[in-house]
Amino acid sequence: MPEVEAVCRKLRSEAAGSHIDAVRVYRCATESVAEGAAGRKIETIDRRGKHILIRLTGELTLHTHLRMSGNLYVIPDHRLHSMYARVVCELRGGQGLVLEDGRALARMDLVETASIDSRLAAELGPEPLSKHFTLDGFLAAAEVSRQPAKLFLMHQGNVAGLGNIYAAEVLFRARLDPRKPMNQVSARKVAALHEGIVGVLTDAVQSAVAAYAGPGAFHSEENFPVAVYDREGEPCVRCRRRVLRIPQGGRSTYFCPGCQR
DNA sequence: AACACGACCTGGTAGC
DNA sequence: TGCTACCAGGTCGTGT
Repeated sequence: MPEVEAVCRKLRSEAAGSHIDAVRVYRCATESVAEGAAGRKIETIDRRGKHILIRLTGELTLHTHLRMSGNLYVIPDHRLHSMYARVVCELRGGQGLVLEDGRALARMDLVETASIDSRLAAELGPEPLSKHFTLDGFLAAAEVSRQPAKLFLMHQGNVAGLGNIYAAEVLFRARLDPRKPMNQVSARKVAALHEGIVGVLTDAVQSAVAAYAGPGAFHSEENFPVAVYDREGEPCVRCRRRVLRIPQGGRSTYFCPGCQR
């Protein structure tokens, strides 16, 4: 989500208000995206969880998800896109709005604004950095879930926008064992998780925006400092025990068995 | 209902 | 060197 937020902020400054004159679809979208989006104007850019919502005239939305490896950005000349461009929107003035993904897992589709908004409202939990993400609501969801804490955090219906890296970092900040069933986690720890989510994402958005939006910073190294993610075997920064990697839900979870209980 | 697992894709890297 | 196997920031569909 922090990366998606950074993408959205940059797009708002570079693409909002632009007219889409033509669209070329190579992969990751159907031709109907091209037919339906061409000729419309980009009004605003919204984000919900990890979903990017490009609002077009006519109550239509270009619903975009970057998945693992996608990127979405404006280039000065729509003809000069990389070989991994999957969708290119030719903007009036000659720029290009490019959905790029070497792995071709990203998705873009054109939908009615009301329908995507209601769908996402039903599927996604609260925005973690908004007033809708309350401790009471989070406690209530935690009480009734038997899922391991890590999977609970990853589930977009509980809170929108946490991915594998940030879920691990949140658990580390809250000193919680990722395997612990949520309904067995004390209220104090659930509160620590809530605080950890807000803290990690606030910091990560700041890092992502700095890395992504800075002048000429197309691959800045100013990344969010991770304590456990991808640090298997390294000493824990808090207690010096070795960081473990375990499979959960088909992916890797990193945590410290010494101080995450 | 809740969970596990493969599929979707390509590229990088560790290991033989 | 060259091959194979496995891993990767996410989500969805299918099967148990």
